[in-house]
Amino acid sequence: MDSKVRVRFAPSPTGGLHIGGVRTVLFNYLFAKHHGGEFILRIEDTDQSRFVAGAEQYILDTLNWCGMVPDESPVHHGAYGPYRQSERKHLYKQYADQLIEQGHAYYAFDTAADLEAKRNQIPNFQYSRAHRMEMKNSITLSENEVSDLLKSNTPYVIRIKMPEQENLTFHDLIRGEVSFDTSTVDDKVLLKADGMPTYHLAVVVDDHLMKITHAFRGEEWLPSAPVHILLWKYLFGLDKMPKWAHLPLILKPEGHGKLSKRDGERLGFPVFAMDWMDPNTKEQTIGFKERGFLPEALINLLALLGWNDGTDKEIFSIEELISQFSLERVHKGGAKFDYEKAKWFNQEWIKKTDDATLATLVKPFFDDAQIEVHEPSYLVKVIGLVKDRCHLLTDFITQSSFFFQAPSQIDTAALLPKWDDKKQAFFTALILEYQTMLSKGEAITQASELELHFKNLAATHEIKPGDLMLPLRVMLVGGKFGPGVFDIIQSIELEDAQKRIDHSLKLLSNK
RNA sequence: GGAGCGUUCGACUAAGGGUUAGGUCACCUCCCUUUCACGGAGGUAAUACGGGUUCGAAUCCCGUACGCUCUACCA
Repeated sequence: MDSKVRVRFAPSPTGGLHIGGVRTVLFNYLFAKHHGGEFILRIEDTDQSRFVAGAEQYILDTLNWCGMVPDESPVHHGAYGPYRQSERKHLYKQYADQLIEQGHAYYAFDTAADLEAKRNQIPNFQYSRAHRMEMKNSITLSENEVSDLLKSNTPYVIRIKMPEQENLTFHDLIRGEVSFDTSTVDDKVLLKADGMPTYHLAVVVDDHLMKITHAFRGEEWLPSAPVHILLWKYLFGLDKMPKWAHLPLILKPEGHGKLSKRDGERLGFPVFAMDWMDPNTKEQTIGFKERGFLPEALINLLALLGWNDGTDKEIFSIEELISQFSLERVHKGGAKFDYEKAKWFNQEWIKKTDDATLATLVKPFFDDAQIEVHEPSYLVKVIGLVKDRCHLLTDFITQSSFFFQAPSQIDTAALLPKWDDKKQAFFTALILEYQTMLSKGEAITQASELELHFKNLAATHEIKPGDLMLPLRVMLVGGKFGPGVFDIIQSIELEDAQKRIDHSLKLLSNK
């Protein structure tokens, strides 16, 4: 490697960060760290009309949560700032002017209405070689007319003048040789009437100024790559241009097309990394974080959507990803998002995470659900008991709330068909024995002893223990789920168990 | 319409001239579990289509179909 690898993620702060964006960050980050390079966050806020307050902070928060902290950014500083394009506005015009002087760009004075009319008049109108001579610009106007317009402060944009029939070929790190005929690309606007650059100019100028060595972005940018290649050629030289890689898209689970926020709402899964509330519409969008995903799982599943290490290995830590990642193994085709598989990744990461760490992560969800945890070590113990049956951190609530409070609903309907006086008598005797033990201070505290005691009593009553296990479970947890019943009694302790059985007995005898 | 890119089980993918086309998720069966899971053992299921090249093609070439992206003073 001749120079230090420098990559950038360059989002516009227009809303929540879509997992497609997170994966673009991830591939940038993995590549940079794999090569011992730097990862830069640059905010592309050149469109004031689309600016959304809080979106930049949200992006930073997301990167932070994911553990992909930029080396340089608007808040991490660095030698190549500022890192917001709006603060770099003054830098761009000179390059646009340079292009005009070189004859590679021109002024265009057409109004929005002019363009609108032209588009209505000509199907598939393109501001390009075919039609630029019919428009109001510095190619069709005389020098005097142009300077008069400029002097009178007539609004204008600067457009690139796409060359005629030039074959442009560049090497994409993922796709190999990609070529375009320049005459099929229109004369893109480079500098807008408000003096701000468009993406096309800004990305080239900033990548150059920030010494970016590798530029990765979504596949949707491929068709405008020729514009950027040309700009590099005119402004800084092709030998200075970063290596490009256009990443495959993340697609809808069913049907086709790019995954969108709407798909998540429609199909019931998150698309944004974290919760996002649009400050203008007040619309809330759920995130992977709040849905109960571990950042390690999100990273893992995103990495495997379009990349693999060539083996059957699927569970990777970020460190493993950094050491194994290579662009050569990134796919060309898009990948459909599958929420079931996403949950499987999370489950695997829950199993990998130790109980104490899980406890601190689960605690906020318990707080939200208003489940009081008096003893942190008790939560850790409970987590150990139920973690195998949780796909999401939120599952811990349904899987373990009964360890902290009596169930609010008892599924008596599941018991009633097989309920009889013998069982009623057995459970009545059981709570009586529990009460006796408690009053004597001889309460059993081992799950195995509880089981033995239970079975002995069943034998006395001449009932198969198997016929009693399900009723006992439902009485304790409210339904047909949860870990071993005697582990539960052991955890909630005899007094509480006795109360729950008593309560259920009353419900059953009232039916 | 134009341009570019893509296409292996339902989904994510492995195999890059020679494999009974492998793995994972999902689904189904069985075992374990006196619940639900976890775990274990099996099963269903794919090279878009048509031509070449070759002893041999998922793999190389050509064509077709289909899909996607872009085609804004948005990124």
